[in-house]
Amino acid sequence: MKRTRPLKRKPKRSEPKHREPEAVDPRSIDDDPVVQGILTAISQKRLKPGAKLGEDKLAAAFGTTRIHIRQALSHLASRKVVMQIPNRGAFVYRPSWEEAQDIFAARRIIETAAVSAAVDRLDKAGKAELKAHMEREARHDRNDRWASLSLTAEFHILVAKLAGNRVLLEMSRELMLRTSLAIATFEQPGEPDCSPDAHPDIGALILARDKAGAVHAMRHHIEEMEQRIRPRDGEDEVDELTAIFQEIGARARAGG
Amino acid sequence: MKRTRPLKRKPKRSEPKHREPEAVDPRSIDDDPVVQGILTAISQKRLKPGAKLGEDKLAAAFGTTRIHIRQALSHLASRKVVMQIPNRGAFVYRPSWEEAQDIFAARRIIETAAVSAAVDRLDKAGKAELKAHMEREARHDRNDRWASLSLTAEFHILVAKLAGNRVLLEMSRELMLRTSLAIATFEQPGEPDCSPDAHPDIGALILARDKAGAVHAMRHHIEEMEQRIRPRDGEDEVDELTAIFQEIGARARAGG
DNA sequence: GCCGCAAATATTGGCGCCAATTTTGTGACT
DNA sequence: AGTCACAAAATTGGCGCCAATATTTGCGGC
Repeated sequence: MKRTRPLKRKPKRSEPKHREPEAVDPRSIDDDPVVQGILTAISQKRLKPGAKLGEDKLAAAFGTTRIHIRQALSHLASRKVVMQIPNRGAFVYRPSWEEAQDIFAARRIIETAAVSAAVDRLDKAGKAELKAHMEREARHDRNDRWASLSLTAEFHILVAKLAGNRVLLEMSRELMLRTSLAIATFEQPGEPDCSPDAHPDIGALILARDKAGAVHAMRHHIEEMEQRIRPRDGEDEVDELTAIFQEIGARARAGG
Repeated sequence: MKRTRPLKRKPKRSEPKHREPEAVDPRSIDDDPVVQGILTAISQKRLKPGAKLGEDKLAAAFGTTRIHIRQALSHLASRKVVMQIPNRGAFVYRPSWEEAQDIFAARRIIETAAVSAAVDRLDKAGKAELKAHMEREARHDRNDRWASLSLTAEFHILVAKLAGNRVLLEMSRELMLRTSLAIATFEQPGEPDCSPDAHPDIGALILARDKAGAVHAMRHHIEEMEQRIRPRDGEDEVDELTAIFQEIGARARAGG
């Protein structure tokens, strides 16, 4: 790479004409099974915020090598889904209380705009998709917690899809995930992420092309979600085991 | 990690109590000099969409090893600033025409919301920051193209900052960069990214707490930007060098 | 002289190994 | 008994090497 000779009439390579990268396999790292696995595990709340994601463990679990794991974790860290700390490892991202509020505020902005656009450009195919989803959500098994979580997330994604803006769709996906983390971090135990009745209402309003109504319903729905979380004061530093053992101790004292 | 033995009274390690990763150096990969270098090179349009980012070249240029380059490129690929193609390498991302339009639409949504929030929560410090930036932008050297580009980008970032939502700020940063790429891909040569007079107007309206006016001005400003780009039909496949040499040939014919 | 095929070259991808750092466990000392 | 210091183990970080793939160059045939 060093240009020792100042001039050379015939350079070995005449201005390397790198071909433009059109028409090539656009497969992204998002399709990586490790990324997908961690993502669904998080959105289904099988991985809690703060959980350690050891490279060797994951490599063994996914039956692959540490390099793929590193790539996947780096990608997820770029998307703020995991947090990487030098020489310490990767952890499921745990948003701060302020960040959680910012996430909900961003969703309010983006998803109301998405609903509005979805109503504007709703067509035959869109109506069909929406109806199909609403039916699936109506008759799903409410006892299957993991399926429920997946379905409720899919509704919001579907609305973003109907808006017809891929950039907005990516942002919605990212915000959905970060919402999962925010809720998992600050939720009161036992409550669902979405109130179960809100989605049919919003869907019906979209199908009726009631733009103002649908936007209002979506905003209300998100505000309702936001009101379900509460800041945990001070307790942040206490690690999970302490809380567990405190509870066990209290139960033991009460029971005997 | 295989649990061959069903029960073990004293496991070698008693439930590894990994400490929660609080209070640790939150330095991100965004601070990496390679990432920053490529980012500023792109936002200053010294790197054009489609440009090849060879790992060895970059490693030599930045005086580091290939591993750091790979990490930086992976991160930038996660943020859709570069495009990585297996076994081909990394290229500066070139958005499609549809994606470019989606980016502007997303900016319309997010930045109007940001302006609105900025007006709402404008305080003494915010006013000072805004005034300071407007002065800098007013008396900057208009012939220094690179400084101009940096300053105009900073205005939009500042507005997002004043909105007080970090998530929205990140999104704005990302959209700014992708706008640079969209404009660089589809611009008519020679035109600036932002119309030079729009920023003082918007800034003044924010300072006057005229929310509706500021929002309208920002929306208009972004729409104006959007109208400066045009789809290029067919020409996409033509090699850059071909275009350059065609121009040189035409100039030679005209000159002699 | 031009096109197609094949060797050569350059570039990226991946694995193993070892260094650096952190975390855990043990023991001595106050 | 508690705390500090030190050593051992585990985990992440990084470098060099080699394989896999793409691109360029060179050659021969048409």
